[in-house]
Amino acid sequence: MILDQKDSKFEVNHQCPYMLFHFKDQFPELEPFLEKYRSYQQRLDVGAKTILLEEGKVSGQYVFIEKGCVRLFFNNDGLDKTVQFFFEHEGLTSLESFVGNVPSAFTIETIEPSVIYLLPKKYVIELIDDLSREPQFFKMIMSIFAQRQSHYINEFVSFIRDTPEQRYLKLLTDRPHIIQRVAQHYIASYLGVSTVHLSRIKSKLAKGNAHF
Amino acid sequence: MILDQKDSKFEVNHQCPYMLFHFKDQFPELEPFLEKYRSYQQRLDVGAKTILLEEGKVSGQYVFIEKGCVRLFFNNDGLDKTVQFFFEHEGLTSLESFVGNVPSAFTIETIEPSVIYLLPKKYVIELIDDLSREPQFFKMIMSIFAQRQSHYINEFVSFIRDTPEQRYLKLLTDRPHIIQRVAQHYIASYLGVSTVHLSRIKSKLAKGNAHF
DNA sequence: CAGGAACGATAACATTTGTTATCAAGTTTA
DNA sequence: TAAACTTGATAACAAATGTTATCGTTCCTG
Repeated sequence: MILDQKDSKFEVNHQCPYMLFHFKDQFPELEPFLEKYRSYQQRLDVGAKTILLEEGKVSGQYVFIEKGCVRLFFNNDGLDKTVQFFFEHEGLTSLESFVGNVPSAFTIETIEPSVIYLLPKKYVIELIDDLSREPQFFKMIMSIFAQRQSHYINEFVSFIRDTPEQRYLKLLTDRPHIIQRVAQHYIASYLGVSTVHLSRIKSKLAKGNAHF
Repeated sequence: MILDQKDSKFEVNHQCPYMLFHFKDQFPELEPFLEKYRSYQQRLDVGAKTILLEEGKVSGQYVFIEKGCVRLFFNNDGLDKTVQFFFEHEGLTSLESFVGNVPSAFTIETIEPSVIYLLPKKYVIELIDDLSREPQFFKMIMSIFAQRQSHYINEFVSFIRDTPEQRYLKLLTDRPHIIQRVAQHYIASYLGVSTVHLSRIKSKLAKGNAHF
């Protein structure tokens, strides 16, 4: 199944896709501002492998995950390459597409049966406009961006520094829920290795840990 | 030679290290705001391999390159791993360290004789404070962050998608000045391969292009 | 319930990449 | 200027990783 349709334009040059939910978690004092926009969200109860935004389409919705799991990926020579996983209470969109009204380089797809909320872009603009009058707003925006940027730098540095095995171990340590919930071939492409090699890595680690 | 000393605290949770110069290039109407702070910068005329910020130290300066070339790297098991190169009219700092007052994970070092300007953190704070009253400011900040985030996502995705040879070719196409000016072993570590392998890649490409 | 698809393990082999060592040319420095 | 260091190329070998194929299991779907 494929969802998401084009929407109104988004003139302001800001990018803040994670906003609604970071707000909720990190800045509870702004709850009243969010309440109004919750009602504009469209609730979806969908199965696994539902496409929320298709590569090449312009993103017109901000996606919030209430339940389930979603991945961001792109197609390369016919093969999926997963960029990131998202879970309960996280929000996402295809950033460049959402901000710049350009075709998305990525597809967004559920990988579990999920409950999703979509907020059309025009309400995101309205919300930002409302919030920008709040003194706390600037600080929030910065905090959110700092986290995002830090995340991507770390992902990038990990490829320069670590072997695939080390990246797998780090994932196991830092974000074990990903390994528990996500199919292995998605994780392989996220780690930048073939499915066969990830299988080898796991098998090697299992042997090393077998003390019985 | 090693420079940069600790400085005053930086309470505001914003991160915007590239500010002064993006402002200048992209938002010329704000030139008057910047003029004042130019005079607070410390000018340095230094040789190659001058360390502007040492791994483990807290960054207290924002670095602007007037002339020359700088790299951001970290040490991994005794080996340098280069994360990024910076050239004329670019600004940088060790982001997390500058913002969070924590030890820097990276070293900043000139790789050519360079003319550098350093702006102490307290003036950066003051500058942001001044500017935050400007209506254009929010847009600027967002634009700068969007560019940064997009850059790091692309770097990261490139490791998932491309072979080292493809990454080298992309560098050759998109940012040839890097290959022209930067020593090959720095480029190798930036591409995530050994110096020997980068040499092999070049040699293979040279053979493929030899039509004489 | 049956058939097919999706998923993961494994083997065998090919290719890529790393490691170590050597050499030559260019740079820096005492 | 001579010695020492830096840089880059190359060879030989080792290790890591990809590719293709097979198999068994699970899961989905009609």
